[in-house]
Amino acid sequence: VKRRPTQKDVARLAEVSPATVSYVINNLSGGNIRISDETRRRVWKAIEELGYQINVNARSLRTQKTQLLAVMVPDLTNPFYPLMIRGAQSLAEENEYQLLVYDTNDSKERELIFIEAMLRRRVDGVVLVSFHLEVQDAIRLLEAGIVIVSVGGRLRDAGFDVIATPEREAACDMVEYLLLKGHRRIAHLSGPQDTPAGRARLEGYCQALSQAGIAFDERLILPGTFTHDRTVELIHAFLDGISEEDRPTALFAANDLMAIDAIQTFKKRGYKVPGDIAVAGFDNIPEAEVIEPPLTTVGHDARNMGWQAVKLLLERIESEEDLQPRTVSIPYYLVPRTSA
Amino acid sequence: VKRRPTQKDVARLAEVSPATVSYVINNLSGGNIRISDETRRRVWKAIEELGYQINVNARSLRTQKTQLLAVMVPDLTNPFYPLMIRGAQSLAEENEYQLLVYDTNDSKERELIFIEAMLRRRVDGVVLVSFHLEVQDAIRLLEAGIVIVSVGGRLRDAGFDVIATPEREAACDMVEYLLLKGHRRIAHLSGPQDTPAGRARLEGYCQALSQAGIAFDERLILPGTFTHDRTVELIHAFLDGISEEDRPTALFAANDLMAIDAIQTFKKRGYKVPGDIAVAGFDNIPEAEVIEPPLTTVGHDARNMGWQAVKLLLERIESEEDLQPRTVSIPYYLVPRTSA
DNA sequence: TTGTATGCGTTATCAA
DNA sequence: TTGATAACGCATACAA
Repeated sequence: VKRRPTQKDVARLAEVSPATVSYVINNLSGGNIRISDETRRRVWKAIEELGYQINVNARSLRTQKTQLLAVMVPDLTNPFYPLMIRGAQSLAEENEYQLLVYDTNDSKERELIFIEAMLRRRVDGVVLVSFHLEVQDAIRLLEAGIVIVSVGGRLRDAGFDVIATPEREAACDMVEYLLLKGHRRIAHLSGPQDTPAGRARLEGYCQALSQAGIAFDERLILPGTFTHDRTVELIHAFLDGISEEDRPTALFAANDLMAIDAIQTFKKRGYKVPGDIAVAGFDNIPEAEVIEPPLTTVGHDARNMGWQAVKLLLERIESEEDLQPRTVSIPYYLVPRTSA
Repeated sequence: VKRRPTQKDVARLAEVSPATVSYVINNLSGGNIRISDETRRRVWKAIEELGYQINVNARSLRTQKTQLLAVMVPDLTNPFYPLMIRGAQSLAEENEYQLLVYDTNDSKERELIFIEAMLRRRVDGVVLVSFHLEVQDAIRLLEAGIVIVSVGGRLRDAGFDVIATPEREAACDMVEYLLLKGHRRIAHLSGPQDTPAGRARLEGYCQALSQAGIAFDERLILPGTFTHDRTVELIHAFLDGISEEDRPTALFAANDLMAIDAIQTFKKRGYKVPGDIAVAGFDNIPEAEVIEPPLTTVGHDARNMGWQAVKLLLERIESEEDLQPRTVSIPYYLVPRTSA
């Protein structure tokens, strides 16, 4: 481990001043800086020779820009988020930004830890997929000059950019699809009701039922978590607690992770899917294709969401004036397979 | 967006020198620095009052430590890696390090881009899950004082720490299991042979056959990629090209991603799994449980691998002297399910 | 067309 | 028990 060369070393070797090295590296030419081609060549040669690489850290201190973006997600083991991160990374990389990834494991405490860490780290922007943060928590980032884009609809209307799927409409469409298939008793395995995604999907469910003139039946709502936690038990408890004639003929789960757990549980208990009970999900994660029967679900392009998120961040970071808050709506589509 | 307070501001408010603020923040007390409790109180009060947060960047410049670790993975959409990252993050977080995640999408070019970026970024350590890097590429990091741990066995014996599952033994065990089930014609859907994981799993396959006195048949080796790319076509081509009597009764795939593609393809062509052909995989990703039939596979604890990787990194970063290269072997276990 | 000098926010050395 | 002060490596205003 040897000392790494600095611009000073390069300057010495190229027989120019450190400032000139900086000019060359940043390829300055506009304004009143004009470096001769001859000098540029000498500097680049010295850079090559020494294997000089800029110290991003030192530059950050000076420019007040870290070239660092962060992505906070609630559950990295939900395959939706790795896809999103891929999309985010592809654009970040093109622009020579790096991506900090933080999995909060669905914990409010860790969401707050994340905020503090980013504040200290002086990242340039963050993509928040938050389930628990309050607007005021996010505001702290804005005050510190850290740009935010919120994915998934919690944290709206707080002056930053939002990326969202029209969840309510999508859920409504899916339930209409089930109705079209002739189902009249449709249960809903919901997401947490303190998340906008959870709420919106429930609302869509209600809306479709009401449009079809079907009365809302509270016993058909299973309060889920969006995660693997406790979903299986929840289904068991539900089935144990309902009579055969009251049993729904279809279940709309608020996401695929839970839908898959549901299918597994139904099968384990000897119900045929979709014969005895049809199941539909939301997200179209890779497992949805693989499970038997393949899951009917709502697709939305995770990769695109990540890409768009970074796009909004970069635009805001690079823009001089304050941009108006923007909303990007991600298209969704029904993915009919055999589970419903 | 207002200017953020610095130690100077804190110092002014607390009526002490900036140095003292730094002492208090870093809780210095050993050596010849001894700050009175009264002063400490005043400083903390000022910190609270101003909402001061340290600038990690500036500190990095001074200390030459960024508190940044990076994880490079070949395919974030392989659920194995998100799990590994979770494990890595949990330990990193405890020690107030942040994690940079980089998905190379199995491209050598991007692996090299990653190296360069980390060199410029001055991260303290990297976890490499590399499929393409040469030892010399990694050495560049070491020369720059960046600590490395290599996961998965490529890049061995180059002076840095390694985390690996005994892949050969595990593969051998799995094939022995298939033999025990009475299979005599066992095909292998291999990983790329320029990766150690790919090679080791093939070796294990060969070893088990040879121990059972079964001749190696080259026609039963399908050269796979470890990814979804082209796996389905590969299987189709294989089945098209083989007579019914030559058809194997079992397939050992070098990872679950490919095993699952194989099962899907077999089913699509009307073969019963495991009746007509048994299938076994490697990794025990979440999908393996979900597919029909559930996949018999080899499990190894991805989360633990990530955790161990960061442990090795931190030990090396914090240690004064040069540690000897260490190897952590991750236990594996057969997960018998119904596909084989 | 290039060099000098300063400051970004810390930490660490030395002196008081 | 504390305070001056000098780096860390870079970018930039200003001078030459």
